[in-house]
Amino acid sequence: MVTVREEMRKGPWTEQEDMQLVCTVRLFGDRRWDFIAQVSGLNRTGKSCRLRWVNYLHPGLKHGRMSPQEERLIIELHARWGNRWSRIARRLPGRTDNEIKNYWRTHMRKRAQERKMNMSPSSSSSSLTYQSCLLDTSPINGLASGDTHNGSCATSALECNQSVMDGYPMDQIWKEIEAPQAPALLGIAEGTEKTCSSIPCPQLSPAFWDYKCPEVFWKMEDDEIRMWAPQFGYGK
DNA sequence: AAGCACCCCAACCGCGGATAA
DNA sequence: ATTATCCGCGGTTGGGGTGCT
Repeated sequence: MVTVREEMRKGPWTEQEDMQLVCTVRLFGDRRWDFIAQVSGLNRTGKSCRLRWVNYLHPGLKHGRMSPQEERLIIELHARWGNRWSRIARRLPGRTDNEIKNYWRTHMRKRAQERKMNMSPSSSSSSLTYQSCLLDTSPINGLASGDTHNGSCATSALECNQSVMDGYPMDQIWKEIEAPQAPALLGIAEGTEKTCSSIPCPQLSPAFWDYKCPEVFWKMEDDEIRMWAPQFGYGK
């Protein structure tokens, strides 16, 4: 009957997969990833879907270089919390743990090494971790108290970064995601065949519409719809 | 212009914690 | 109270892009 488990797809996501995922998440919210994976028709694990959403497709994400503020904040928080990337990410709106982690690895490690080189090689502490390097030298300390005021880009990291996105292949999708209308809901209400109106919704698996779709949908209403509906102007 | 080395980032993996059954 | 399933986190890796020789 149902061929249980074809092999799951791995590797880079295609634009179409992205759109399918976006569509499904718009309909069902960003919880229950296994369900989303199943229903979306993507031959991916829930885990993979979640990761893609969280790290790339989530509408709130910023893409582009870290601003000086963000950089300093990362340094400070990392000094305080260590590799608690998700925790650090919560303090940096629009940035993901993955992004911060990558950023740290590349930029900060390098910088720490540079500092290490610059510091007198025979200096005391033998355990010269990047933390110690970063912490007890100048520019970082300034931020511990008030991070908002440092540097020239103080207005908002958001603004600083958003402009970097041009030419981004997902531009179209971002625009669609950010549009605050409630197309997905309408799509489902009006006739499920339709694509999710404003987003071209490639093909959700037949399973999607098979999957007691409305039923499931209604089941989530109490808590979950409330969680994500506001962004569609729904459920106020 | 070609080859090489390095950098950056997206994505996977494994594990532990939380929640549901 | 126990077991199963799902979710989220941190670590790691592989591929593409870019700069340098």
